[in-house]
Amino acid sequence: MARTTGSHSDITGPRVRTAALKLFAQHGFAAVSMRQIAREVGVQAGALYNYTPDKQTLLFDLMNTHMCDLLDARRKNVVPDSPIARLENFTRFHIRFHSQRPEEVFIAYMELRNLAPENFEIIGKLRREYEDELEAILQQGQELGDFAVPDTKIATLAVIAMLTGVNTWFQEGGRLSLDEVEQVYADMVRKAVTA
Amino acid sequence: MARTTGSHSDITGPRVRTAALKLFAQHGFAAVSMRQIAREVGVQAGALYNYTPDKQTLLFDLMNTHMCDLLDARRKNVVPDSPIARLENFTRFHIRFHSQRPEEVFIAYMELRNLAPENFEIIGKLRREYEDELEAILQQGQELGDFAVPDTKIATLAVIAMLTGVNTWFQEGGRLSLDEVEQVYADMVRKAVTA
DNA sequence: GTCTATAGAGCGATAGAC
DNA sequence: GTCTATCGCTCTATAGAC
Repeated sequence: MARTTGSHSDITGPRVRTAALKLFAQHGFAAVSMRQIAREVGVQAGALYNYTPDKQTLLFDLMNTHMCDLLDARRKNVVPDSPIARLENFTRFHIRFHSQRPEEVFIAYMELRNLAPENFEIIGKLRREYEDELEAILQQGQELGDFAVPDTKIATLAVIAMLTGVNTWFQEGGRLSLDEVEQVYADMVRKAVTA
Repeated sequence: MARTTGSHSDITGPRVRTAALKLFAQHGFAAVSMRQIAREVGVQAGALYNYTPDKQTLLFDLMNTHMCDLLDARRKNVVPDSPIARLENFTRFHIRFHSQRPEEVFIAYMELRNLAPENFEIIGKLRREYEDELEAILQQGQELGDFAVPDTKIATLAVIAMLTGVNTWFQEGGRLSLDEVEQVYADMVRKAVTA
């Protein structure tokens, strides 16, 4: 818990981020004070400013790290050739990745409006980069005649909204395993876009 | 704009709700102060307490009214017989209703965690009542062999997440008309759940 | 790197005059 | 029903001691 004094830079830094992540996800950015974060970490409020210039930057760093992690993981993913296989691969990747970090995902979707304009633009760009991954798959399938999608942009947003919705109810150890959930969604998504 | 004094109960009441709706949707419940709402209405902060006992109740009233409007509109809706027609009817109803009140929808989805526990329970119940409408359709179609849905509860949540996602990008007067958007989604939803 | 202390501002809600 | 004024509290961020 709380210590009186000392030097703990390498430990405290990650702890500040973890505490902020948890509290922002739980109560929302605007409802969480720097004092609450400090209490969770076990330091005084002033000490937080050794790790972030301000509260806004702390929020941005959490969201930015999350989006970069997402794009990195996607790039490391081995992608199959056929559109149908690529679509299932994307579906499973999205559900698995997002279900593993519910707090980051929740913040990334709920706190966009609390970003300063310049930060909002950066996060928006990263998000569009991710959406383009799916849209490229739908376009390929459309060209090859495997898919029947009148508007790839709308279909992209529809599929991502559906997949991200998993996070609102999925619990590890619940009625369905993660793999079963992936299967159910992979089937629905494939059927929704195939010819 | 601002007046000096007087009696305006019947005008001010709705104006308080409208102002709160707009500001909560724009900045989030926690980030909006009673003084901001009062400024938007054109009264002093203290006057707001003639129309709501506190800020929390103001939020709850907005969300509760929205959910009751939704269920009322659904009840007035004439529902066809066959599962496939009922599903298209639901899809179009959902998109049309929600696209007409983006602020209410945004608040109803984003501010759940800012509800007091007893209020949270009430709104959750109303939401489940609405979800049950769709689940009943999927169950009927499943029994008649029109649909192939391994888990009607999950399919329900998946479809609703997909449909509500329309609100994040749809703009009246944009590239697609509302009716075209309804058609695109009705096709995707039907294909996703049919056998 | 963390502490204590604090500046300067804003908050929700209430009291009492009109 | 609205105003002004205010209570008691919390907020972000900074300054300076250790």
